[in-house]
Formats: sequence, C-alpha cells, structure tokens
Amino acid sequence: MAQHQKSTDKRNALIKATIELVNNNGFHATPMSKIAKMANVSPGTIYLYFENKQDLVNQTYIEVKAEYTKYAFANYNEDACVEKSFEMIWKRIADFKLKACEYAFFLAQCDNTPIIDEASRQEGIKHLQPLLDLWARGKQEGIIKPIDDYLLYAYSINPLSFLLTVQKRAAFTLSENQIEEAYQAAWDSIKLNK
Amino acid sequence: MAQHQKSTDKRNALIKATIELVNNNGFHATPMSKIAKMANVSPGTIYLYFENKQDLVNQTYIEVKAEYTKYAFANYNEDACVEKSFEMIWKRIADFKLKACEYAFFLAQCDNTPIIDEASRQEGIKHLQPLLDLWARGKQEGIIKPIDDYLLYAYSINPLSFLLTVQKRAAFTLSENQIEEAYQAAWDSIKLNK
DNA sequence: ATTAAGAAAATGAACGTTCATTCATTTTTT
DNA sequence: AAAAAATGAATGAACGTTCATTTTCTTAAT
Repeated sequence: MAQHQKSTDKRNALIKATIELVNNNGFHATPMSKIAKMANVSPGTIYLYFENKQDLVNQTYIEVKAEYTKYAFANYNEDACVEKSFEMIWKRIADFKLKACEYAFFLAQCDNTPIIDEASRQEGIKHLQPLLDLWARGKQEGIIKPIDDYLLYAYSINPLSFLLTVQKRAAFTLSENQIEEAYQAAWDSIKLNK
Repeated sequence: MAQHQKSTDKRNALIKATIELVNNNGFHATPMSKIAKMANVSPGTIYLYFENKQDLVNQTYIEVKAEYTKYAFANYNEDACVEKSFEMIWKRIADFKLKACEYAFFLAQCDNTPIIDEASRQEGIKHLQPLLDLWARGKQEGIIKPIDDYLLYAYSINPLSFLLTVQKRAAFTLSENQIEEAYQAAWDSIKLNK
C-alpha cells in the first residue's frame, strides 16, 4: 500500500492545487511552478504523474467530471416515477454544484473555454447517460416536452452553473428556499403542460 | 476625419483579432504578437491603443458587452404588456447570441473565467437595467414569479449561452423551431402559474 | 499646387522575464 | 545494494513590453 498510496496522495494534491489555482487565477496565470509549490512537490515531480501541463489539466477535468456525475447518480434507481426521479437527480446536482463549488467552478471554466482537449471533453460527457435515459422515458410517457436533450439540459441543469458563478462572485449564498425556487423553474421549463 | 478614422480602424482590428484568437485558442495561448499579426499591425502599435494585454481584454469585453445589450434593447419600448415585451427582448438576445456567435462566445468565456477585471465586469453589467425593470413590473402585476433576478436570468436568459456553445462545438445549428421551443422553456420557467 | 518642417503614428528588433520541461543527482523504498 | 521516486538547478523557447528609428500625416509658407 505504502508506495502506491504515496503516489496517489501526490497526484491528488496536484489535481487539487490545479483546481484552486486555475479557479482563482485562470489557466494563463497558473504556472507549473506554482502548482508544484501548492502541492508541496518539486516541479520535476509533476512530470512523473502527468505528461505535460495540458495532460494535467485534461486529467483534472476528467476526474472532476467523473466525481460530479458519480455524485449526481449515487442514490438513483429507476423505480420512481419520472418527476420524482428527475427531482432526486436535480437536487443531487444542485447539492454538488453549490457545495463543492470549487469543483463545479472549475468545470464551468473548462466547459466554456478551449483549454480542454476535445477528446477529454467527450470523455467527460459519457457518464450523463442515466439522465438522458430518464428524459427519454419522460418524453415517451408524455411528461417531459418532446424537445432536444440539449434544450432540456440548457434549461433544467445548466442554470445551476450560472447560479454557482454568481454565488462565487457576489459572495452571496442561495438559501434553501431559493434552491427550491430554482428547482421549480427547472421543472416548469421542461415538463409538458397538459 | 482621415487621421482619427485610421486610428479607429486599427483599434477595431485589434479587438476583432483578440476575440477571434481568444475564442479559438484561449487567453493563455493568445500572445500579443499573434494579435498584432492578425490585425496587420506591429506589436508595438498595440501599446498605442491599449495599456497592456489585460487592458486590451478588458476593453474588448466592455465593447462587446455594450454591443450585445444595445442590440438586445434596440427596438424595445415599455408600451407592450410584460409577456410581449419579454418575448421581444428574449428574441433579440437569442438573435444576437446565435447569429453573432463569435461575440457571444467571447462573452461566455469572460463570464466564466477570471480573465476579466472585476471592475470591467461591473461596467459590462450596467446596461441590463431595462430587463430588470421589466421583471419588476412583471412581478408587481403577478405575471412573473416573485423570485430573485439572478434566478430569472439563470433560467430565462443564460441557457442561450449554453446553446450557443453547443452550437459552436457540435457544428449543429438550432432550427427556427428549436428557438421557439427554447423561448417556451424560458417563459415557462419564469411565468407565474395561475 | 508644391514643399519643407515639425508632429504624430507606426514600426520591429531588442530586452528582461517567465515559463514548461529536462536530467544529473539525491533520497527513499524494497 | 539495487530500484524507484523525487528533487531542483539548468535550459532554451516564448512572451509582454519598450524605445530608437522610420514612416506618414499636418500645417503653412512659398
């Protein structure tokens, strides 16, 4: 354990440092030397774990994205009705984005800039399938609007990224009540009106 | 005219080049030398128009943001009812974001990263007031949900940024029909259900 | 109209700095 | 004592910015 453990520790420290520095300074102002310093590691050591800077950022992205989707679907099973299932997933996602906001902000940054390889972006998108499946079921049952998944995502999930950014910038926190209001807005935007 | 005209041309060319290069390569991979080359200008000339790289990006942001809001409210007057007014503004914004997508993508990038000064960000936000006023009216008349403006923006306006990004990435174009669907989702998310 | 002189604008080579990355050496682990 | 992991000084390329020089424009006297 010891040897491999130590390695994982360093790797994690490097990824954590990358997230923090890129969030606060941007990719352009995040030199490898600073990442090394914050992770308590020598600059050269980074290259034992990552090919180069691009690889470090790509892998950080993939890792964070995986944690995000893992969290989102952790307690999900397909037994509940569409509406309840969606609410469960939505609230898990909200939980993650607003609580683990460092992670979520990093993702938002990567998703809105060309700092990530297209391949890594594709890799990160994979794990969203359960939500797409749920939407397919919802459309079939006439509960969710029969519109493109991109539209459903844009209106029901993505707004959380904006709210997270506002929260980070304005040093203002969404109340429990506001999260409920946000959920209502999300559901209202995609549910099929009878 | 001649002398001052020429200056404006160079300035505009520099701003245009900045947008294009930052969009495609990211801020970190956009050296001043490339900006100069694309604008057909010597590197030194940039410093006649802008203090430094940060100033160039800040001013580009402010300029694009101003164009965006100017376009959004160009044909707006406060005579129509809340719903119609919102629809008009929304469609103008959609028009801008999906047609002038280079501009909109640049804004999205700036809004989701720390590359812009906080001061410039504040400067850019100013011109949104008419929309906030409309929402205030809508809340008062019981037409729009009595929730925070950030929530209204997150659900009714911001999704367009996501759709724009998808459009740019996936080389896929939103159809007229899908824009209508998007508008419905936007309105459904913020209108007060009787 | 032409031109000469002065001012303004533009140039691009040069500068100093910073950065990503390497590798000879040291430290730690097996 | 051999192997693996980590170090950090060294390297060379790239960058933002400067400034001595050149080019272009403006003015006004002829």
